[in-house]
Amino acid sequence: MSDRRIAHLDMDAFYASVELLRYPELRGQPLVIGGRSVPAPQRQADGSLRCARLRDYAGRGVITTATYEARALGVGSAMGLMKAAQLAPDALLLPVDFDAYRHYSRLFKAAVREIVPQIEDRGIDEIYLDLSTHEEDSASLARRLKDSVAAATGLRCSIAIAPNKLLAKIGSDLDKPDGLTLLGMDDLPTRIWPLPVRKINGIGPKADQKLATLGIRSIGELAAADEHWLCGHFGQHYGRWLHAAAHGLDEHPVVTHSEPKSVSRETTFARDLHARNDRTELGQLFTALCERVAADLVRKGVMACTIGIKLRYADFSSVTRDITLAEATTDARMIRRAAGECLKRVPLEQRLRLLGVRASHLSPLAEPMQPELALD
DNA sequence: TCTGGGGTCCTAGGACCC
DNA sequence: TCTGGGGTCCTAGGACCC
Repeated sequence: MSDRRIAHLDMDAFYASVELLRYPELRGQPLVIGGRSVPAPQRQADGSLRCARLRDYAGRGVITTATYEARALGVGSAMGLMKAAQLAPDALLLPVDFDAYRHYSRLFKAAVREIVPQIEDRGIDEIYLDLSTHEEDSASLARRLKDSVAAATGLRCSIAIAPNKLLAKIGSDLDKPDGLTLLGMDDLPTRIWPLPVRKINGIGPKADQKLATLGIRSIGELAAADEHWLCGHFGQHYGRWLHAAAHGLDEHPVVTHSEPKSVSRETTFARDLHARNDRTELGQLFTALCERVAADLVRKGVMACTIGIKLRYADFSSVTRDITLAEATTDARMIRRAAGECLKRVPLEQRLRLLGVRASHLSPLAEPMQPELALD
């Protein structure tokens, strides 16, 4: 696997940017997307737009996307809306519209496929590409991809091209928004090592915190750490990976096809519920979740052998239970029965904040009329 | 002022089999 | 009459990502 050229393409402030296509007059203002039951903007008789503000919001929910103007006020993705309202009370607040984002996601991916047919999907707003077999030089290829995405969607993205996925991912974040970054191994000391370790995809809040207590904050400091010492603190597997990542090493291929491993639905209640006092309401929600999981399985053409539940308590601690069935199913009542068995094995004294149902150990849904599959 | 919903991957112990 | 090591499956929890 020598001399690869890998691109990472990431849409800029994706959800918010899609909303700005609809409401161009909001451009330039701090704007966040998120929350539950946020009113959609209303067009007034005089043509002006009436839009909710963060200060008007009460209840649970987090920010899914913030524009760069909003980020400048200290709010960002995954932040609770009530906290965000403290920091930026006047920021505009729009509800999430997944259908619209999925539409633009398909558009930008189709535009990219016209140039590079094989893409690895990394969710709704980012992809990896393997450009190794392309003749064109990296700068003009990246330029062409960006122009093509902009022409198809009216949206901007950031692209990096690097020797592997790890560096491409870090790179696409270096010059956001509207970035075009080319990285080689010789850029490591100057462009990568000064960055905080958190910029490495796979180092999250916990590892970041632990590294900090060990005196390691930058990727360069991580690169300078002894591999065996890292393994001592983080285990063989993660220790070795940390060491390699800090040296910009990553051999993961771009994967253009994968089968789903699990299907799940969960919901956080508007208020915490009690298993006994709110039994009816919980039972209905539980059944509805099972029905949605069943429908998702059929839609994806798979059946599940293992059914599980997830509970989050009022104190935010959570538990999971699962059970493996004698045979795979897509049936909502079977799922509900199995999930009900799981529920019996869980403590229910504390109030509940979230309930989820999960199906895993998936296998292709057998086509009923295929004789060769029906044998034996 | 508490922190969404959809996923993947890893770890670790115990059961069970050879 | 007490004892091994490997492999796989099941279950629970947790880190991490978008």
